[in-house]
Amino acid sequence: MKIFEELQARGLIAQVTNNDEIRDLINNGGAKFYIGFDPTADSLHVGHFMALCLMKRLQMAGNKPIVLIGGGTGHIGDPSGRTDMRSMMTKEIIDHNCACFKKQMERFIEFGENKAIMLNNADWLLKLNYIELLREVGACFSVNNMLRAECYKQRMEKGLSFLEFNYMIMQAYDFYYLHQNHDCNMQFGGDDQWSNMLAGTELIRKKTGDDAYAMTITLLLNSEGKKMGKTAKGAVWLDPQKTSPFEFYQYWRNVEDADVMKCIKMLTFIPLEKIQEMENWEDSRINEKKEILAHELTELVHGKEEADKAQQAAHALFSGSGDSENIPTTELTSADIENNEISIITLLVKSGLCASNGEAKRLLQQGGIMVNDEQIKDIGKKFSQTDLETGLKIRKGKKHFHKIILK
RNA sequence: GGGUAGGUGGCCGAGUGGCUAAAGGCGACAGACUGUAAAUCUGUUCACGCGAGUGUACGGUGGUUCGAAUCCACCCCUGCCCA
Repeated sequence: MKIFEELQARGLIAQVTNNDEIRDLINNGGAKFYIGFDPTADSLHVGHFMALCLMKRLQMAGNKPIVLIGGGTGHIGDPSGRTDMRSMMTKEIIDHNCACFKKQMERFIEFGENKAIMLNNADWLLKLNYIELLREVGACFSVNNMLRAECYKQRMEKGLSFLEFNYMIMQAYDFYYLHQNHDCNMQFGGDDQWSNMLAGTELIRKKTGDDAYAMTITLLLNSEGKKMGKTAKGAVWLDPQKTSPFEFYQYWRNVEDADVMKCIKMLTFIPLEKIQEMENWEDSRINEKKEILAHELTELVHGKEEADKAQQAAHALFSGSGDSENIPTTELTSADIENNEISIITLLVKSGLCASNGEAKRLLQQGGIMVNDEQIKDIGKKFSQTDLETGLKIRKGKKHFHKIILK
């Protein structure tokens, strides 16, 4: 099975401009393609991860990837599919985020001669001259058509600034620039990028008469139609400082039944034959699928060692076997202890399990807190220094565990 | 520039002088049931305090009032219509 067919089988392809041409191009390793990443935060998230995996798959099939960091487009902010305006970032933040992206990406993609290259559109966008640009590319765009673009639909009700309206033109210009200077003939991106990507292929056609292609990746939605990779607290990050490997593992271990197979197909590198086989696993084996999913992804992002640790910790906590050494831990020092004791409420807040004393009290009163497998309902409960030295295992609800040790 | 409708807790949205820490919904958290799933039911959901209570909060700054999310002035922001 060739790469295009594999991507299709995994459900990764959402839309393509020219099905047959793209298939031939990537199956024969003839594509020099780019994916853009705007530095909207100081870490990559699951959406980026999917794009990077796609890059890797295509690279393995002999195609040449260009990673484009949006140091320039980050100054504008992509309004596609959003209901609200992005807050503007300062140049310093953008630069910082770009540096963070770069570091993380090097784990996934091989850069170097005849391998992938990384570019930053700040290098050409920031020095554009307004009038020149208007004459050179502005003339190629029809405002009438732009206003009809799907990606602006929600914004037509809530308002769209001229700044953001120009995002599409900048992205189109990137594609054109890469086509002219780096022989780039294809662009990939999330499905929400479709309008922007089409703008690029059209600009290239108008300016040069050349054909360029675009393909979008299916957005990873759960069975309720919501974007996956998001929690109430925000995105699931790839940076272990922001989302620990254990939390990362748990996120995927807890996906809904209805979504497991989709995630396995779209996110892992497990061969399709094996996936086919897993389709038939039912009942208790559904949990086995979830473990495989969680372990695979944690391994891809954080390495095998971290994935094993996360899995062991999960086993220790949920099935009572295995090593509990690797669960999230807070270290306290003697400075945190007063009169040789510390209250349960302080512990809950210090460990980050609760945001405030009030929340800690509520949880205790509702019976949601266990310490060393014993339910605590007394909000005045205190632990002695000796308790701490032995180590405390706090459990909040069913799924949140935390260890406290004294340093 | 003119007209007009708005800006309320994580989000949506009610509230038009004291009974309002602010209805209702969503989300989130906990409990029950389960498979670390879904669905369902119950409770909770600004901070501090064991509590009575205190503090902070309805775009911003001032003002009126014993008392303001609610009235007044100015300012900022957004939608729509006209130019």
